[in-house]
Amino acid sequence: MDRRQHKTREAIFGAFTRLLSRQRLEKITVGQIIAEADVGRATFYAHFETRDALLEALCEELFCHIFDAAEPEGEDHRHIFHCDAPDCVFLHLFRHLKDNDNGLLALLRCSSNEVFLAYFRKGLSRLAESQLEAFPLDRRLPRDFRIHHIITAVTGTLRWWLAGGLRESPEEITDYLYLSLGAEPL
Amino acid sequence: MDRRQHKTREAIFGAFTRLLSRQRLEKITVGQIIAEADVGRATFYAHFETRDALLEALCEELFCHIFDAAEPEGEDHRHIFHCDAPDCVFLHLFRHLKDNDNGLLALLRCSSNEVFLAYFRKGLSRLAESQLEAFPLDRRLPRDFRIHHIITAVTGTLRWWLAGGLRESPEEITDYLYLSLGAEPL
DNA sequence: ATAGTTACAGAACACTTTGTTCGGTAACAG
DNA sequence: CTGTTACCGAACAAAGTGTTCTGTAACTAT
Repeated sequence: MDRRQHKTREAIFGAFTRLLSRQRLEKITVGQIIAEADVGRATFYAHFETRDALLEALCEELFCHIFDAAEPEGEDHRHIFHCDAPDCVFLHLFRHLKDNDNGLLALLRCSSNEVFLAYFRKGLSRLAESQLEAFPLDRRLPRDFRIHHIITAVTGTLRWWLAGGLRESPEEITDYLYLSLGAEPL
Repeated sequence: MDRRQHKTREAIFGAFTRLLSRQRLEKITVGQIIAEADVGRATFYAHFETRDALLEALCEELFCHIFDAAEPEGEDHRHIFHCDAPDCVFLHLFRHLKDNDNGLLALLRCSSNEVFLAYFRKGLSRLAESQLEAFPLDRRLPRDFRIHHIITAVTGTLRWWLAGGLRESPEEITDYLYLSLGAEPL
């Protein structure tokens, strides 16, 4: 890819992320983004159709590689979840978050984190399905309810962790998640 | 209160609710609202500072009386949760929702339901606290984590119910909620 | 009933944001 | 070295925001 294109794209992502950590998503204008990124107006629209498309691309960029890694056939990012034992996938996820890779945390912490949590849920669904048997959820519950409940518990735990300022370690949070799902901590 | 004021307020709330069931919150303009409500522009701004303030007032109007009813000293709306036994508060909540009182359902079902779920969580916190002992959540979990987890489970269950088109009865959903929290259904 | 108050419609207003277009310039690729 | 591509900057129409004004009709109190 053209170096100019890449630089512009990175500048816009960076500017958007920075703005997102300072104010609500709804209040961020294209004018602010191009000022912060120091690119021309026409340039912005050459890269992204709208501000929402930018948000989508950003989420794609950040979440995709995390969740794709949980797939067995994933190779390029396998190292993130190198341990594919069922009992540590979530721990790795929480470690990833606490390490704040790619400024992910700023996005989850920002006031419009619901947008990101929605993407999160989407990415989590396959992961939750593969981990279904790891938790002793009542078999009287429909299968898709159980999957949904695991996703809910993960995002809920994450929400609580963020609200509390990430005081706990990834290991403790993983324990909390397991306990809340009725399983013994690792 | 002046009858004119009340009528205008109702017209705006009605128009907003109707629009909200048809399109995303972000796309709804003040122009659309006043056209649908058939009131003047200046009139709208005499009642609400911004569109977000209108949303806030609407949430207040709709959720407040539901959750206040769970309080023991609530009188005016006591009938909603007339049974204050700990084991049926959530069932009443789900019944209320399925009955679609005040068009609550249209708001929860609309594409911007995260806004409402946020209000929902806020209102649920006191309710969850009073119900803390009803669920066998592991005592190794911090108290506020357990409260948070109950709220998460309720909104998660609700989200699942809505996504599936409310096929299940309020009783079944309550059972699912209890089972997912490790308790026996009533 | 009358007089004073209040809420309303409707229109005009300055302002901000959006998304597009265009000509000129610099960086890129073969 | 040459054609291509991405960029800047400025200008633009269109749409939305929130305010201000005037005249009118509905309300309240005496």
